[in-house]
Amino acid sequence: MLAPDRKPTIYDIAKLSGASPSTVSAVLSGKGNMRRIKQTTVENIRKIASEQGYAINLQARGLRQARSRMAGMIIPIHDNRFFSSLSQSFDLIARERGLCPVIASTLRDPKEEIRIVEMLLAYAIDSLFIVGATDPEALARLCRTARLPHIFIDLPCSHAPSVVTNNFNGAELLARKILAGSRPPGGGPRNRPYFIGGSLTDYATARRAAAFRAVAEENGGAIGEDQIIQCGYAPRNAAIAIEALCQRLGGLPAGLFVNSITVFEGVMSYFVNLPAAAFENSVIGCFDYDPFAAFLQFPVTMVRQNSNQLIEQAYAMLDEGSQAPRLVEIEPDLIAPRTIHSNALNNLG
Amino acid sequence: MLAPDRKPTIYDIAKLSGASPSTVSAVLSGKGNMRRIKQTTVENIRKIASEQGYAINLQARGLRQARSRMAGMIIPIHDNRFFSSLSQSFDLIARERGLCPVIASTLRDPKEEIRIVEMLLAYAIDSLFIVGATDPEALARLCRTARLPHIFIDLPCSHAPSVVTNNFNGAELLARKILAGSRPPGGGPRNRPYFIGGSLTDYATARRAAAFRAVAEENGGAIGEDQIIQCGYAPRNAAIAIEALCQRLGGLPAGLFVNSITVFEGVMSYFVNLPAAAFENSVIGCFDYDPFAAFLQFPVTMVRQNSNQLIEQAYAMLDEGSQAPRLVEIEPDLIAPRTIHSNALNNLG
DNA sequence: CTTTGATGCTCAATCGATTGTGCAAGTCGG
DNA sequence: CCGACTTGCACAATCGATTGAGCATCAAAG
Repeated sequence: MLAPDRKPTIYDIAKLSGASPSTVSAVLSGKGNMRRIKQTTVENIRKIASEQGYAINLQARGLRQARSRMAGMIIPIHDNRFFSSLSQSFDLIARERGLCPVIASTLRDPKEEIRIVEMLLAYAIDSLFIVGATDPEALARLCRTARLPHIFIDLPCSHAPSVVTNNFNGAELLARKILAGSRPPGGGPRNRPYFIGGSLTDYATARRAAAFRAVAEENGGAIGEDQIIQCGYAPRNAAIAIEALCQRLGGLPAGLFVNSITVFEGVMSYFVNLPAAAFENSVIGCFDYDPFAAFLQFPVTMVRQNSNQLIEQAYAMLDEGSQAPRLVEIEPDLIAPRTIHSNALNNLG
Repeated sequence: MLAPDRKPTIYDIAKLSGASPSTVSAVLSGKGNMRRIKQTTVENIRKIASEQGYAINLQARGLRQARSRMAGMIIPIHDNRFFSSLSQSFDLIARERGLCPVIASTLRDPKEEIRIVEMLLAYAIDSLFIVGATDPEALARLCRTARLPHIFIDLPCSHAPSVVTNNFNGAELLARKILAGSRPPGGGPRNRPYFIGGSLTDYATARRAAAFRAVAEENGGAIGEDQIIQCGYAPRNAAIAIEALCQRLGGLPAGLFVNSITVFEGVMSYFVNLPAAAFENSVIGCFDYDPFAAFLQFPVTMVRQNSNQLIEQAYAMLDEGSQAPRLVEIEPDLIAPRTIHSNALNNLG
């Protein structure tokens, strides 16, 4: 019998079956045919392996093969609807392919990003998806010198394959919804649309703001600098910014384009102090999705990024095998509001 | 020079520095003192290693040491506020400890649970957190025979260390809020509180329902079987169940204890069709948290599980090193509603 | 009877680190 | 000057699988 406290290896199975370790290895890794192992030998080895509860040591295999069958992904944070939904798709597809998913969060810290990628490299991961990188170039360099296939997601890198949401198109659709519902231009500043959240140095925010500006201009009148409020993503700062805006305008603007769900959370924490009537002449939209944000006391049109398609596309690009820079954009979905208010309107229509 | 397309190993560094591989290994893994390596040798090796861009091969180290420095966790799904928040804490603490976090989702499929744990075992993970297991006993058996330290989270196992939310206490607090605000017992069935969602065969649901029942009974009158509606967790089924209930009662019940955020989502999809007045005599609470659910048109008291404490406790239990069965309960937090309605009331108070 | 080719396996090197053991050189006390 | 330590390192086995090469055996072809 085996030492009772040690996991069986191919050597143990070899001894028990009378075959050599290389035969056992070939059988248990499914290469029986390639190595012309007799069917009865295969069955015998399989039987003994399963009796002994044999399980392969993937570190040993990985060492020999100089790969690990692990697929890596780094994301800014887990605790976020969009990113966790990317994680879900990434995880499922990885395991479908027999890979072990490894996801780590960077908290948007460039140094931490590098450290994490270095750790994943040390484990010899086979591929890396980089979501929402803060320093894409540095990461791309790291992966390139390690010959690690990598795809950027959500935030592109000009030196590697990238797949991102079509922020421009999504924002254009959302802006049109907002502009269509709000009062015509002219009159005071309250009659103008505002864009709130993020920073124009962010890729996604810049694209969305560009679309917002384009739609506003095609609807009459240029956009003033004050109409794009870059207050970052923190709910607290967003709350301060929206309060300042409403104070200045003497009420809500005719249209409000909220740039992310966390910004919207901050906006809401100010809105709860307003009377219901305050929202009557405002159209609000958010470039992000939360099922409950669709249940508020006023209608909110939302944009939902297609996380599953983003990941599927990224895997497809991995399969193509080229690390040539290119950018694929995935269309997001516009989610209609479904508050009582909106339903009432729909019933009238 | 080295072959340009191969990562340097300790053998390369050994050759370049004139030292032996074992010395290089000792230096680069920080064991220079234990092995009495001269300071100048240490510095020389460090310099050469960094010049050559040496990075350790963790699969090789793991093979030799029969461990991987990877920490595993399985969760039902990534795309969920509670679980992704557990992931966040798990990830950060793992990396603080120099471990590589590996998180995989099971979709609550018992077979998949087993397969995933077997995969993680094959990678020789050092520890495993098992969140929301569907078949705790089977998983515990698997881990025990592999001598893998493991902790159950959220859903306990009677044969292993477990850390769960104090569902009873949390539900008791929430039920009291609901019962305190609703009309006194007696009168029609609309005057009674209802519990909706989940299934009593679930550990958490059973504990919460028990607390609900206890509070209801201490507030007068026993609870009828129809007051605990086990409709599972799917929003769709919850929507059907709440509609049936409201039809039967001729309106909303005086108190509604919603057992999870997905159930609440289903409930909301029915509620949006009701006039605002429908909620006036109802007190609603939910055992789960979503920031936007707190912004609805009626006040909702929520319970938020303390995900960070759950994970910290689990790591602490790992450190203790014992696999003796025990159950630690973490108190959840009651989150006060913050709708316009509630603020208005607060302003009056 | 010899050659050829398939069949069915075994041998041994290898992946890159870790670690128990051993050994030379230098120091120190007596 | 001798033994006993200490210092500073090198040797070689080892972890568990993979894989190129090679070696019998046997049947069929010539």
